[in-house]
Amino acid sequence: MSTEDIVLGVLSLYPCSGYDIKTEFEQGGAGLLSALNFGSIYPRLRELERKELVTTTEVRVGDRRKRVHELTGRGWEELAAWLEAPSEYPIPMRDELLLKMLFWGSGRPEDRPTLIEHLHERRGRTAGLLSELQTWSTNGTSLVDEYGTLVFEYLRMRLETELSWITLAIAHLSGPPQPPIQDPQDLVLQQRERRAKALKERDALNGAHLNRPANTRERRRSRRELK
Amino acid sequence: MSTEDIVLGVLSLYPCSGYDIKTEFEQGGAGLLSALNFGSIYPRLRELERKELVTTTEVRVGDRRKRVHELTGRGWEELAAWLEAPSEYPIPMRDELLLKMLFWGSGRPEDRPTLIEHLHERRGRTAGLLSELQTWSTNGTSLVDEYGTLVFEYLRMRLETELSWITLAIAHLSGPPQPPIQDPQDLVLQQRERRAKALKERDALNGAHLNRPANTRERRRSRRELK
DNA sequence: AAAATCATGTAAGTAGTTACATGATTCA
DNA sequence: TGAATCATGTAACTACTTACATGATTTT
Repeated sequence: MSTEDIVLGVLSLYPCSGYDIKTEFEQGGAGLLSALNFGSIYPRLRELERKELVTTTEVRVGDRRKRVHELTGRGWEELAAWLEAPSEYPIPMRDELLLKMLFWGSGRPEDRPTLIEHLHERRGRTAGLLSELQTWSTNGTSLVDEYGTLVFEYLRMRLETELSWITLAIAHLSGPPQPPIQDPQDLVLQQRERRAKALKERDALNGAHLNRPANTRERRRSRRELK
Repeated sequence: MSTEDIVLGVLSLYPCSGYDIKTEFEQGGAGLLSALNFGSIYPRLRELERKELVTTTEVRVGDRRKRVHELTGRGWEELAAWLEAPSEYPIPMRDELLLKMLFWGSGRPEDRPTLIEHLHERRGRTAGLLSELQTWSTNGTSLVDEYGTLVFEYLRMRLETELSWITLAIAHLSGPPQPPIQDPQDLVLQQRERRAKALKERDALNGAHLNRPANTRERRRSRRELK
């Protein structure tokens, strides 16, 4: 999924400037699927121009200059070729919260409230996106063709499923802790022992009275300073 | 979401080598959420060692040497701090196929069969993952605690939702083309005209008899050669 | 005996992000 | 008049991927 192909895609919707491309990704639904910033857009547009996949026209809208880009014949062909080619499957998901959950039991044993907070936070963001989604498809300005409609439907279903899961997860975590479903090597027990031992050794070295276990805020600050 | 934090997370599950970390991501469910390769793992482990967040022990399992890493007290604290900190929301999704769909109407007007093929391909991959998922949570070897169970449930729900959507999308695309839901500037019409014009000009320049519109396979090859 | 796997690492290349620089125009 | 927005671009930095290099061990 190269930046150039995406730029060609946006230009296929309507001829526009680098700035417009950025706007399209910030305010339109495309931003949910991919992201572009100026540092990528302008050099890519130059390159596309060099390859003669786009042409550039300096125009003035009122008093503002603007470099408007349009696809050439070869640009349209390149776009069509990209669309036809197989796509990357969207794995890994790069979902930080889900990943953290895999380590939650070892990293913050017993701390369910913080995870529940994280899930509330996530629910807020997801619900926000869901309502923005309705806006985009009925704002009266952007183009929504039948393919776009299907994409919106995908996003809607996915966000709603996520909301359901969050509700379920919060409900589960609000109940009593459950034993592992599968733990053939008794890792959970070992984790707690390894952790307790490592923390104890650390305290012993530093002198427990001088350097008590840092509270949350201090620990968070110290993360930055490590770098 | 730094690589280092993820490495700490894996080490919290059980002390292991760089090679083991890679294996964990290739074969376990963690690979769905994030990815790591040797080029990142080994330098990160070195750095973590330098910062005294992990310790390293050279061990021999049978005749093989192995550098096994374990978290220090500060390592456990760093992990806990990461888990506690707010997480990146998983946007943009970097979903190439969905993104292509936004450009499908302009890039490959009328070509519904190819998009349907893409969706079939995607259905296969998603269905495959779904069945692998059942395997992981019941393979009798990996640790699945209650947090892991919730993650698996998320993945299951999400993949199933995706399958439903694909079915719906294929059904839709197998029917007759639908007009845009929203197209205030008549962009769809303009797209076709712009495209036809650009391709015509191109043919005119190259001489239509010498350089006929390339067929699909030739076009795909030419993509590579452009680079 | 060859192929696959285990195991650790480095170096080069690629791509992306962030910060910086500039300047006009419009709005409050 | 000052802040926000429109608009284009460069340079440095960062992170990640890919390829390479090496060698032991295990399996076929």
